[in-house]
Amino acid sequence: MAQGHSDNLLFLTDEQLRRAIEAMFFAYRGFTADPDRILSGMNYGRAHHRAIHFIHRTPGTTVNNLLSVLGVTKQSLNRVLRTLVEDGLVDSRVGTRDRRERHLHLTDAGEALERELSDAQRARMRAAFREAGPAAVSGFREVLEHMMDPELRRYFAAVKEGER
Amino acid sequence: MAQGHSDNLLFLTDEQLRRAIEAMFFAYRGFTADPDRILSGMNYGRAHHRAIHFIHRTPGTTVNNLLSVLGVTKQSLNRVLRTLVEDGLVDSRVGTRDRRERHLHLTDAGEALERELSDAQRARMRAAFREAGPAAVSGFREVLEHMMDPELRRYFAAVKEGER
DNA sequence: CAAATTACGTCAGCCTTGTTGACATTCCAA
DNA sequence: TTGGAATGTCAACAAGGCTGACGTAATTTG
Repeated sequence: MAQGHSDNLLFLTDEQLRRAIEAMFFAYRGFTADPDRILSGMNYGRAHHRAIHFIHRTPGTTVNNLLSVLGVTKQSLNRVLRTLVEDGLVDSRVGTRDRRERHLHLTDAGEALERELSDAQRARMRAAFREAGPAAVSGFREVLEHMMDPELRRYFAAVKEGER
Repeated sequence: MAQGHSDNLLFLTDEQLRRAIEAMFFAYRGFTADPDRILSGMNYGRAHHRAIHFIHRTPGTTVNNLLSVLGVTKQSLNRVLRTLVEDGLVDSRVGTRDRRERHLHLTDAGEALERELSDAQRARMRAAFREAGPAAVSGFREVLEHMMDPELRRYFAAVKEGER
């Protein structure tokens, strides 16, 4: 069965793969365009968006957790978190079990911004999905998952399991 | 028929769309990981990779053309192009028809680096495609295309036409 | 032909977001 | 109890975006 796939994929030439690479590049630009527009002019950037997104997804997460998901250094993340805390979008609470840790939550204002960003991004995603059709959507998700680094893919799959 | 799609997509909840957003984020990290690794330590970054990629794709392209495809300012692109020309990876030739223009080509060394970067990126893409299967691949490309900004999508589609 | 426009390059300065290095605090285990 | 490991913060730097201003050459237009 895996062999059958390989056979079919002989028709994917290097040129077609290059096209797919460009499609990924252009699509990612579209993917980030709406949040970028919202954030520009309010002193925030993509890094803030990512932090806000993942704090929303896993409330109470620690800085270290966030670090490994975002794939940046703690110093880099810290700068972003500091401004978000200062501006009252994120609440950073000293851990009770381990007081070295900081547990992160979105404030009401943080949730509001998260929703604004997420609404815009989901709207584009939903439109693309609607135009492409349901079969395309599942293929899309399948390929994306296989393009991730194995470690991140495990994390991603783990979240999926947890949701059921 | 479009209505039929909409009906099916009612099952795509906001939560599922958020998952797709994360998948896109993680997958893009994988997508750029290999070229990033190759380029780190040789004074180049993603910006150089993009320039090299598109000069390879459209040899003889002008600075202005490249600008609109990459979506950056000329000052930003110029910094990148200058180092590439200085290092002998890109050749910048004064236009013959319009001598204000500079036509960009990869040198042999530039083509060699392009191949190295492209090989790595295509290998990952090919592996993901093989694991996901042919049906998933066409869905993937379909969705990506619909996620682009309309202008870029027209450009993308135009290249496709030109290739037949 | 003169003037406006276009294409490109460059300088200066700023912002975001990545990096390393140094350091304080807290916890845990020898 | 003390030394090491883990967590998080501060400082400084680099890459690569951005805007604004300007210069130069070539082309187009009135």
